[in-house]
Amino acid sequence: MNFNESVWKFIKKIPKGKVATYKEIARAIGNVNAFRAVGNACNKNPHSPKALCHRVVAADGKIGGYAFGEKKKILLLKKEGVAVSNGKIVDFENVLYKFD
DNA sequence: GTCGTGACTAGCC
DNA sequence: CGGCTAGCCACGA
Repeated sequence: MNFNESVWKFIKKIPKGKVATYKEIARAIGNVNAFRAVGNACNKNPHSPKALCHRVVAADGKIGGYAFGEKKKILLLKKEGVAVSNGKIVDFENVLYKFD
């Protein structure tokens, strides 16, 4: 199994209305220091509609970025039930999903 | 096989 | 408190 496949798999495990941080995902995989590779994998993900990359945010609750545009990501999150304000998650810890 | 880049994070000034 | 630098991993050329 490739690293980026694991990333997508964990992302798919994120329930609707919840979000996860790159760091948590990287930690779940086993390489907490690979958070950079996590985002990188999603960016180049060939599973655009399958990989729910928009549910992944930065450790500070910031959007960070999105292949289709941060604004689009925010919109999607809002539709999922995640409140976002000024490019940041409102109840970040409240909607934060942990793989623990 | 080596260099450069990227949707990051934590620490330092 | 805010901005900048260094370090980390994986992938593409």
